[in-house]
Amino acid sequence: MNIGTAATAAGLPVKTVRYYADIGLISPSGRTDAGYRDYAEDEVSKLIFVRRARSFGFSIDQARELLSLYEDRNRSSADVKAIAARKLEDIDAKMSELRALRDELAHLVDACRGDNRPDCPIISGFANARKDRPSTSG
Amino acid sequence: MNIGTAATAAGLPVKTVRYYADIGLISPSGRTDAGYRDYAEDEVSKLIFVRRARSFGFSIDQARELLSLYEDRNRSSADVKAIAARKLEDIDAKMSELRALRDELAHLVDACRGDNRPDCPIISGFANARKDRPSTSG
DNA sequence: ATAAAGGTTCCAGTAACTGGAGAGTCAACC
DNA sequence: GGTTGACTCTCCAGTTACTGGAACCTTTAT
Repeated sequence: MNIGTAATAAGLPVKTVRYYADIGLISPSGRTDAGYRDYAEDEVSKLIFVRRARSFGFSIDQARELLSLYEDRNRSSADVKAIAARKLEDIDAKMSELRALRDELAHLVDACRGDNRPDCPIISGFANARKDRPSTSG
Repeated sequence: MNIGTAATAAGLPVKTVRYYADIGLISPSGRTDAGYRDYAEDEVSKLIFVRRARSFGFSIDQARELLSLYEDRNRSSADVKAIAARKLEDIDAKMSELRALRDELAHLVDACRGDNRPDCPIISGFANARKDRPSTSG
């Protein structure tokens, strides 16, 4: 399929898909006679996966590492399992951070009456914000 | 408190905190005689909040909008509530995307035996990846 | 007094896109 | 078969959000 179709299917801008091909992250399986990039279903799945990973702050290099699980199907599965497990921890950490962010905002929405009364107690939502480690997962 | 203390408390690099001050996202309440930035607890809370927001792909401008809820305590709370509610939807969407990503990886970890058997069924994890909307929340 | 640690500004570089020019390709319609 | 319009190509410049480093100043500990 053409890049536009693949991009739409993956929920990414065409520009980004082309960029991912340029940097060798996800390359189309082939080209048409006219030189159009030709994407397979498989690659669309990878694009979706990368979009998700990226949208949670995983770097391109981390995404590449995650994708390598997919690519290097010949590496030992113990190896795969170890890498994936490590990433899972990263994701779980992100999960609880996201929940914290959500709670802060939910508190805000909840605490504000929605009428025109000013001085909405947002500050307490912030004040309750716990300090967590940054996601310097490498 | 000094920038280093604030940065550590917020889980951000000093450079980033300085950058946030430069672009007027979160400015320190004052300066010492020597010209050192002086941060209050309040600002550390904001830094934490922004760190979280950023780590989930919210742009600086979106973070600014979220912070404005905090800053503009005099705006009508109906207004505040509307903005926050919209952001909450964004976060909920991110939440389910993150869960999807997690599930894909968990499936992988689970399905791989952890022994040296190659050809770990990662592909199915990817193939199951559902297409979702990108987070073009604006 | 002096060294180490941490602060300042400024400027250049990086990561990951993003927009636009200029040109070729494809599907549809007259 | 010609034309229109949407889509694609490459290349290159610009943007966002940092990030590293130089050159210099301040604070703290010895």
